[in-house]
Amino acid sequence: MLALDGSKMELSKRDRQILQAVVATYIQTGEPVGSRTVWRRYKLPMSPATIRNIMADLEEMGFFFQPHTSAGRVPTELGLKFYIESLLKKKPLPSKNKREIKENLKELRCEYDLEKVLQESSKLLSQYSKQAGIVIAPKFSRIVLKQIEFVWLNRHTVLAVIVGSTGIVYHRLIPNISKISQPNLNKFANFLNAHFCGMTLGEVKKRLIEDMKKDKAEFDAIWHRITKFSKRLLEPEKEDVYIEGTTNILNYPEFSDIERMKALVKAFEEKGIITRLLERTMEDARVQVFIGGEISVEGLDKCGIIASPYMQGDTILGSVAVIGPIRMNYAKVIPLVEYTAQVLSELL
Amino acid sequence: MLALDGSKMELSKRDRQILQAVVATYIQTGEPVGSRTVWRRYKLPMSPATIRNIMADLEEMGFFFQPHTSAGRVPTELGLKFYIESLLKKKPLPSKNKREIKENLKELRCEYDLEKVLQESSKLLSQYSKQAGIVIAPKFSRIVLKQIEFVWLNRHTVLAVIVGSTGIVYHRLIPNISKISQPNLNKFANFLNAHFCGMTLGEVKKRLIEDMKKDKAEFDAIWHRITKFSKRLLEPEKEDVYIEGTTNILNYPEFSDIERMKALVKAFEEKGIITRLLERTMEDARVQVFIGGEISVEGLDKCGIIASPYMQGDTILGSVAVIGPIRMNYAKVIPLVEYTAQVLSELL
DNA sequence: TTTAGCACTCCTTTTCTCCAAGTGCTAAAA
DNA sequence: TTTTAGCACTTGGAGAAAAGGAGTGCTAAA
Repeated sequence: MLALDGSKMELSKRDRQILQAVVATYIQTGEPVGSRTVWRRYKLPMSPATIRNIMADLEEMGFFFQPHTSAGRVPTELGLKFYIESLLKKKPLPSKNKREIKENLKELRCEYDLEKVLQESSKLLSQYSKQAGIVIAPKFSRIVLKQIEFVWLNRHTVLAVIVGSTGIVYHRLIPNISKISQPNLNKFANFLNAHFCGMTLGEVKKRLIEDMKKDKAEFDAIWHRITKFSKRLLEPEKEDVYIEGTTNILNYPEFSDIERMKALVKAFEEKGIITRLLERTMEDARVQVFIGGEISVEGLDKCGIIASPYMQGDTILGSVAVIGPIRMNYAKVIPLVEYTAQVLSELL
Repeated sequence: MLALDGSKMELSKRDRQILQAVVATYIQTGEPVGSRTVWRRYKLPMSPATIRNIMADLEEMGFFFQPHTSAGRVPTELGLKFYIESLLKKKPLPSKNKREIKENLKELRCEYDLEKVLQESSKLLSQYSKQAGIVIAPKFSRIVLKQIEFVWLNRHTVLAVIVGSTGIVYHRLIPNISKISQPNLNKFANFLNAHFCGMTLGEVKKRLIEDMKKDKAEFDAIWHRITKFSKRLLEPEKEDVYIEGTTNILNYPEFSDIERMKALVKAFEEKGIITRLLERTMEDARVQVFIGGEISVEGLDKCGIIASPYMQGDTILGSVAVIGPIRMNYAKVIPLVEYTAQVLSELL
């Protein structure tokens, strides 16, 4: 974790002004920023020499670093973090964009599966941010059960259909099950629907196993056989993740190095990496920003991530995010991610 | 299409020998091949000068081209195609690999959804070929109907579950449906199961609409309301495609050019491109090879594709493929693709 | 018809030079 | 004491020039 608080106090108004100017310029240009440039762009009431001195001080404090002696300054991760947390003036998302996002998602929500909505969300995120948009589908165990049905497919296999209250539908094939009559299966389905509807699938799994242990008497041989497959039934499969617009990032010059580009593409190809990465953001119901080394994923070390969970009521279901170069336009993208998460939450 | 037949006749045995040697060397090294190199590697019973002359002839015929006057020769697409079709000695897949593929897929087939099998197939293809493995999921309309069920989710929405004979499961949310009682829905499901089981979903769709027109009398008001949603029910959604190992290709030096790499990654990101591309291969039940310009997809113009459909009985369901650099090891990869398609067909 | 020899071509790599941007330091000004 | 102007110095990058090497095509001899 980057320790900000210590240094924050020591910064004078002018220091912050220069920090702000340098970081903002760097975000725009992607190149080391010199004192003269800052002086010209911001028409600050001091000479380049003064700015140079301040920059040297800020470098000492760890906010900047110099690629080489005679180059301008590049903000360090600490510098960027401080900028994002203390100096950033967010630009609210234009209401035109807000409208587009809302209408787009609302329509899909009414017409189709939740999956379409999530996919479209990631597309919209990538389009508006011109970077990569990511949506993590609701975690299986956090889905609230709405309905469950069983169908025999053949002598050995039962198909279970689990419907979540968000409209998400899962199916599970349960093979090698000894014969249970369809009426009994229906009874079991009714039992589950009656007792567990409204709970999360995680709870259902736990409770189901507990209940069966407790009320052994009540559950006859048939129910017993069913336990075996209850576990399988509620086994989470791979978490789904929708990623769109990865190629947008490739256009930024910081990835025009072949090796770095390869590493980036690799990171995106293995979706598990992304899922695990965003799992972290699902603890806290606010927008979160990770940059560079904090991400600790090879290939993404020159990237920034803006992520926000989306919820159903009070429980966090999944997460939306934008990944871009570390010098992305946080002022614009943070509100975008925030709003998208909000709309998604409203639709659930 | 590349016209091979004309030139094929004119080639002497020695010409073919040189063609073979140059192409094989190029496939290994990826670099222009000179006369001396060929002479050394293959210990041919003639001098480099003779080889040079033959190479010049072959260049005239369009099999080679020279990046510049003082470089070796690179096979043209025509040259490669000729090599693949007439000179290639396929290396059968080692039986160890065969066993691994078969067992791996068989196990998943028994345990899980078809989707897992398809995904694993593409993983295996990519692993063994060290290139990108692709599997196109069965086309919705070609799936043979096994069973269909309906469940009311709420006042307005019906969930339809369609099970194909391959074990593939689809679900469709059908919104904005006027109230039909569950028993009537069940009647409808029974009707569908009784009449259409064993047909492909494409046929089912056609027949269903025809039948309803013909036997208007039989179908009362309820059935009529159902027609509306039958269409929606049998609407194919986006075709699924599994792509694995795209980053493998990036390691080949021919893609170390930044722009080319970007184009390649872009082509892979948009899965629709790949699907459309492989649709072509689903006409003919044999392994097919496309190279370079034939592919006519931006970004894939330096690539080769080896594709083979997989079938259920006599009908082609989908397609498996490997995409790699145009100079890939066709002798090894063709048998790999062939075998994977075969195993997949056996499992269906 | 084949082969050895050789001049020639053109790409690639390395080296060198030059230039611009930017710094840190020093001394003068406010 | 703080700020500013001036200046020498550093460094990476662009571009030119040079060196090196792989391979060709042609010619003349075998």
